[in-house]
Amino acid sequence: MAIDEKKIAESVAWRPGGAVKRAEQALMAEKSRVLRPFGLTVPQYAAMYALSLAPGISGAKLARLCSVTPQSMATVLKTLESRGLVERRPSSDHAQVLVTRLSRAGQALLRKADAEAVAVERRLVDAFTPDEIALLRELLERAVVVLAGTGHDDGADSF
Amino acid sequence: MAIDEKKIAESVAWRPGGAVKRAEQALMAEKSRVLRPFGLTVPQYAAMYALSLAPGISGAKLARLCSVTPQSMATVLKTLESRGLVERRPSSDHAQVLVTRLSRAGQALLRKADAEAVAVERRLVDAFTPDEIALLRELLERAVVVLAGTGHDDGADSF
DNA sequence: AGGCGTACATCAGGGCTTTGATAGTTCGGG
DNA sequence: CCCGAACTATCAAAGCCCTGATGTACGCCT
Repeated sequence: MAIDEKKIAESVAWRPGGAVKRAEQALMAEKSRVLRPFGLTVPQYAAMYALSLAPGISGAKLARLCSVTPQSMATVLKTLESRGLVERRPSSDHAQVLVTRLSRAGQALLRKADAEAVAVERRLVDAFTPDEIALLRELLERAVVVLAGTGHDDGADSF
Repeated sequence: MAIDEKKIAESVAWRPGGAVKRAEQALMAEKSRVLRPFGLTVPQYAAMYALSLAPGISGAKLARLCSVTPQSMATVLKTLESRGLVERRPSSDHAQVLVTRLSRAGQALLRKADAEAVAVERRLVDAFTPDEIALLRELLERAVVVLAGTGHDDGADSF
């Protein structure tokens, strides 16, 4: 067997998209690993982290900060709320929005989990020179612009 | 309102992980968009593409090629099979493995879908110089090594 | 004041992904 | 010869994520 497995693997992997995918996967895997002891998933951690920076934000805004849809954020928040890590209550001035904040337990858990999560990013950053990190970020941002700017014509960049 | 929204957004986005995540997301979103008319999701397309390069491969190997778990690949293949795009039959020499190949309809659909998918990657590649692409790939691969090489000690690299 | 556009939350449905566990197959060493 | 290691497929349970569609609340503009 093994038709040409090596060759095939290369054919599949050569696309830039594959490299991005694998990097994202590796990142998620590693973060999941360090977050698991706290019973948190990566999206849950991300939501709590954003929430620590912007207490009382609406679910929709939180979703935008975390780059997910409001629906995804809703499910994440629902589980977090069921565990008592966040609290949601109707806003006083906007009957429609639910004000969300970390509970005390949530803050305490986040503090510990954040240390681990930051350590992962740090391991990553430390493996490169500052120039390389800046370059990587710049290239990725450019890729986002190219990809997002095609097709539905958001404009915003041209001119 | 808008506590410091700008600032917050930056705080969330500064981490290298965020850049990778957004790039991957933009890529997925754009690929999904061009694949939608064919009724294919990105994982489905990826599986069919790999299958076109390695006809009759086992589900487990296919999963490895696509960088997903065998379970994920199983669900993908199940839907593809239910649509008659792939065919699975027990192997003659390995009673356990299911030999999977594209059906004629699958081949035809892949040919059309692939053109669109390749065009997306091409738009991406064309936005950079060859040097930049190579650099991006190199940096990402290095990130994968750093992240994957920590914690569970696969070894394999350190002499 | 009434209407329209914007924003928020949520329901419904389809898919992907992961961890954990079960079970049959193949092959090689003891 | 039998057993264990490696591989394959699959079930089950939890979550996440997306598209599409509803219903409601706010604010501005006419």
